[in-house]
Amino acid sequence: MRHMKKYFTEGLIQFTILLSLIGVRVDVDTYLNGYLSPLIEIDGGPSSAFIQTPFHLYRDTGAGHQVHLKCPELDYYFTSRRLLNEVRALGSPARFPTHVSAWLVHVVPDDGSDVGEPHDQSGDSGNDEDTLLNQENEDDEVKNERGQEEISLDSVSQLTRSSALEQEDSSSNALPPPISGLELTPQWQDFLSEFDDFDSQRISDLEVDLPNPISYNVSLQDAMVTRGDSTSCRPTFSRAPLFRLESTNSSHSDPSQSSAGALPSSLFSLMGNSSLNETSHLQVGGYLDEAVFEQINMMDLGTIDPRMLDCLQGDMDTPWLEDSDSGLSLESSSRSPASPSTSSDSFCEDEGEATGYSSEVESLSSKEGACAATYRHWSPVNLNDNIWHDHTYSVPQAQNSTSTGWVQPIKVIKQEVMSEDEVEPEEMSRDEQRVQALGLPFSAFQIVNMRVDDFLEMLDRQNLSVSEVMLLRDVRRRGKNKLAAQNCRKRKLDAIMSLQGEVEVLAAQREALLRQKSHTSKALFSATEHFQSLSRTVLSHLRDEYGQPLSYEHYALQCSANGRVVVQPRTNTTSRTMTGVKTKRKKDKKP
DNA sequence: GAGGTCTGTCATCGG
DNA sequence: CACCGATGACAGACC
Repeated sequence: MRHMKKYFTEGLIQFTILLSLIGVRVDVDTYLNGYLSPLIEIDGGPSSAFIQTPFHLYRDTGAGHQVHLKCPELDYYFTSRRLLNEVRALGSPARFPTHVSAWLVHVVPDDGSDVGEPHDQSGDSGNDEDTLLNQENEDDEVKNERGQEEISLDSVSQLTRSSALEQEDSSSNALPPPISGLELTPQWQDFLSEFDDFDSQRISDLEVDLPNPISYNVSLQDAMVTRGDSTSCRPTFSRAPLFRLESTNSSHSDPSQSSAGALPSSLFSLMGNSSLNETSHLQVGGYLDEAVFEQINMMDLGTIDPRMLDCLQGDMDTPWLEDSDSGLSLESSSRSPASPSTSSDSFCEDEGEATGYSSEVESLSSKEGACAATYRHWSPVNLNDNIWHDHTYSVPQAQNSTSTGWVQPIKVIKQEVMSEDEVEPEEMSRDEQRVQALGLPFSAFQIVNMRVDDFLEMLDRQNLSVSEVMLLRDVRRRGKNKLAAQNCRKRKLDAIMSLQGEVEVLAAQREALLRQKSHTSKALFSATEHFQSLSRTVLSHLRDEYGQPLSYEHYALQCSANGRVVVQPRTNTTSRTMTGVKTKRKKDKKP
């Protein structure tokens, strides 16, 4: 009986899941009376995330965390955490197998037992076969004891009444066996096997939609090493601890050494294009990759290189997951991991400003010698630091350069800036012309980018009039605002590109879900037809008290929570039929 | 010449 | 309070 209960309960669960997939709300929780309470999550619960996942709702929640709008790294992180939790939630054996199961099936069983694939439907089918055999044996025993194959309507009604009682008290074993197993076991097995086939089809179908599923059995270490060159840049970070170290300590590092050392050639492309690659981060597979690998790392520390673990942990702790105070949250967090408050020698971070114009920064460096005679206290630029701490988007050359050639574009810029002094006055900016008209030994760019203390000191030393001071302040303000506008526009474009990528990913997911829904509907229709056919066959073998076969229009087979299959009158004719039966019985008893 | 894009600038807000 | 960054809005240049 226990096997039958398990057998029909699983069939009922799968049938209920099929109904839920096409939108039919089936409250099996009350029907099962707590037998498998997690099923209540099928409708709107965590396990429904892969049926119809409202990703836009998770965007700002991130497992309860408020994600800063301008910090896609946080969004990325919390989404990874959320998906990881969903993967964890799939550990319940009663859950419907989703495509995430494909990420977990590479667990190698120890001794060939059924430990390896708890969600695999093939394993369940094997159990179902055993259950079916046991069920057959029990039914044969029943048949031998009774010596008859037909069950009278009285026994049917008795089963009908007793089934309700058995739902409340499943321990009661005094009831006769159900009537379902009468020479129909192969058919029922075939019928229920359709669900198994359907499940396997769904899994295979969903695996196709996975961006980068791990369909092969690999070790975690191999998986981490081999997938780092894909779309996501952060695993690449974790693979290069030296790079991360350089990035973290960039405020005090010697860029010349870094350029001459083993700096990865992808440094600038990674740092500069981090937001541009956000579309790739939006891939669900990317989320799952990092989240799953992170979690598996935490579970299996002994088999992983400790350095890799340090890198992984460091990625989770590095400041790029935290929004910076500068407000340049979209890019500054990844470009300048060092805290601005701790780096006073950096040009871009001297004043906590997100200044740009690396080309002009280089020009300052080149002009520094000429200006030092008149303004020695001002050491405006450390070129290398500027490269490392550039908060702006205005260094595309550096971003695309290699480790050996990243200085080359700067030389070109330097040449361009060097020729800036030789350009015609009409080609200079208005502010530049005004500054030159004052006869000051500074360019407008120098005025814009010098430290505020130096700027105020310069205003005091130059014995300028009020109008000239106002002019220089305006020049400085306009220059800084120009840089801010450039950053703002670049940031806006990156956000638009990121959203476009997100739209593409969501559209692909929608198409996959539509295909899944269509496939599910077809399978459900087929299963329903088969179920009806089997029901007709079963009912045709049953006889009422008058020896007439049960009509399919008036009776139906129902699976109870304890695994019994009972014959019940249909709802619309229940009262009439039952009252009719009772009346007949009373009339029969009277004489 | 109209429309779109890019860029600089101003005003404003919040840190 | 001064300064600064971010950003919307506007205008001019350019294609």
